[in-house]
Amino acid sequence: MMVESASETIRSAPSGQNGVGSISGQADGGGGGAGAAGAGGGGTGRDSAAGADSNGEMSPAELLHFQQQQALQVARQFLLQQASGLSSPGNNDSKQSASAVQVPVSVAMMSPQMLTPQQMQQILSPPQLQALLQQQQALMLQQLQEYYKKQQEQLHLQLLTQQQAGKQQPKEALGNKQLAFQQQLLQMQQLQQQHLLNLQRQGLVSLQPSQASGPLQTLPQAVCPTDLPQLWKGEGAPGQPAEDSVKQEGLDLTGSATTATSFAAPPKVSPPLSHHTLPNGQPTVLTPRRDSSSHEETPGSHPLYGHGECKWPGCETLCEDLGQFIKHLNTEHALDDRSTAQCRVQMQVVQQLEIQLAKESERLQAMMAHLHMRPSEPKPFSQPVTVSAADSFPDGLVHPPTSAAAPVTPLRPPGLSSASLHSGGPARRRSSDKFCSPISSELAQNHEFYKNADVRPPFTYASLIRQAILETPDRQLTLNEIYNWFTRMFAYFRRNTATWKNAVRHNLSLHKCFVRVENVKGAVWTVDEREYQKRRPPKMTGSPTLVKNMISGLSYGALNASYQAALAESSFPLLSSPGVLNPGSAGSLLPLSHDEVGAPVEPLPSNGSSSPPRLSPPQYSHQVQVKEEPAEAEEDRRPGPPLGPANPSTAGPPEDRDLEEELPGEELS
DNA sequence: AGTTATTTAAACAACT
DNA sequence: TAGTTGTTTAAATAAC
Repeated sequence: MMVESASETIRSAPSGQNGVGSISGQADGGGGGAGAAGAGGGGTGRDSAAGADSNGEMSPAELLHFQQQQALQVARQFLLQQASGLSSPGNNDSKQSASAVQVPVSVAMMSPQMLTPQQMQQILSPPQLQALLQQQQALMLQQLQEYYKKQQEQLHLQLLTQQQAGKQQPKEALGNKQLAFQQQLLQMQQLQQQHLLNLQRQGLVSLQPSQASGPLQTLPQAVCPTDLPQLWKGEGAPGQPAEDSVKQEGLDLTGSATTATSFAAPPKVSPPLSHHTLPNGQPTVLTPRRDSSSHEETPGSHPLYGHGECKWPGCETLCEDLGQFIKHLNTEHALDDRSTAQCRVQMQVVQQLEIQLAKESERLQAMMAHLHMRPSEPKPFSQPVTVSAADSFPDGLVHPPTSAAAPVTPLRPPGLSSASLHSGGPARRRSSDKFCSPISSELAQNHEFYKNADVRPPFTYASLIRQAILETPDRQLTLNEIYNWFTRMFAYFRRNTATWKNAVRHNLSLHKCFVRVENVKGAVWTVDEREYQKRRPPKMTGSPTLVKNMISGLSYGALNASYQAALAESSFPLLSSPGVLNPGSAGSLLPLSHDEVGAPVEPLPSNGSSSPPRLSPPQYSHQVQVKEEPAEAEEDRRPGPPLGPANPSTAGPPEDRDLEEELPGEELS
């Protein structure tokens, strides 16, 4: 609050655009992510909010590129975390810096020529990146787990066969075999580790950017390998005695060799955990905890503990609470052969993923190269910026956690979200508004997503305000309540607080559809549905092109589900909003009845009617009514006053609203 | 190219 | 006086 006001006041001084730009940038920085400041660019852009908006300015290809890059970056990050147990990006404020650090990396990874200023800005938007990371990580985790299981099975089979063989053979032979196997594995792992660590350093360790260049050298061999086991261990048993015993160096390579033996043999391998300090002197041990915890759940939680169960690969043991889990960890996943082996497996998994990542990366490059060569290409993703963008990248990038739609690729934001995301700027594209996405249903479906992801919703302020109002039983909200709704429903509005409130007020005043009703207590805002529908541009729901695009997008496989969902959504009514609107109340607040709604929805080109933005005083009859009843308004809510008072009982209304939105004509007409 | 809808910024007035 | 709420105006954009 304070910040906002401050920023606003500050801005007041300069009226020029330039001034605005820079200033706003500051504001943003203050409010949400420092990085954003990118301001520089002129244009609406302005930063923060701009971040999202900028999307609209990107070409499909650019967007694709950006998104993919982000995905890759996130994936790398994830791999790092998996490998080391460290989670770099923190959700917490304190961690913000960490996330910010990552940004540069991603940027660096992208070829400059491919980036537009807007992209850069977006990339630099910490909140968004953070959100992306979070989501991506969650999804990646799922994938990883699945993959891990497979890998683990394979590995176990191998080990079993070896062991069996070993029974018949002299131990030594077995040892050798295993050793060879392990060594091989280790070699690969080592390489991988180094690579990962390098990445980690680059991205996570802001302190030594320079190291990026020659990380391999800087990294002590021993360190790499050891990290994993140690970390795992460390996590499992935080202050364990084991630490003391350590012999770090042994761990890795040699350790691995020894461990190999250890497989069959008893635990001798108690490695480690020591503080393996990274060259940077980073307290890896500590960081991992905080970070991991942050990215997974609440601070107090454990990275390997989530949803009441142990997330140790292949474990899934249910634990009542953290304490129990810790016990479980210490007992079941102590530093022993099995755990060590599992760590190795995990490393292998990571490696596999890394390889896959490389492939995907390559593919991306090819795609980008192709697209950049001829951006105009309608083929791949039909021209539609929106759709194309959406499908183009693995939406995996940012997907709402909630949506579980797509089985294949966990990721995917619901159709809408995808739309929103890609559109990026969201609001700016009313497309969202008109085009197939009924806000209510979208919100319902992606509620959690928007709530947690710092992604700007693809809805216009007007539609959001309306939604906020309609979601209440009374269908009326005070300005402050509207603010609260925004912040409650959208993470984006929690962070980018500087300007949107002004926008909300502006919209309330600007659009005739928002009617201010005087109350004893103050004033509340209601929605004049008729007006709202009037101003709405014709929907494109049925647009063949749109459908076409979407379909084309489907080909991308991963997205299928989401798109289908989106399509489905657009085609039938959802009852998304839990809102408790009652018809009665609706009546009171929204003078228009269903009929009204139904008809107008589509039409109204906006000719004259809407154009005159503002008739201040006298409004239309119904509006007037509303306005005139200051006291009534209040009463309306509860009791059920004259007009159409509300009877909360009826649950239909909200739905009506939704329906109206979604299917303009159908329901009523 | 012109229009419309949105968003953002900002100035101001009226209240609290 | 400072902050909030509302109104307006203006500029920049994107979509039509």
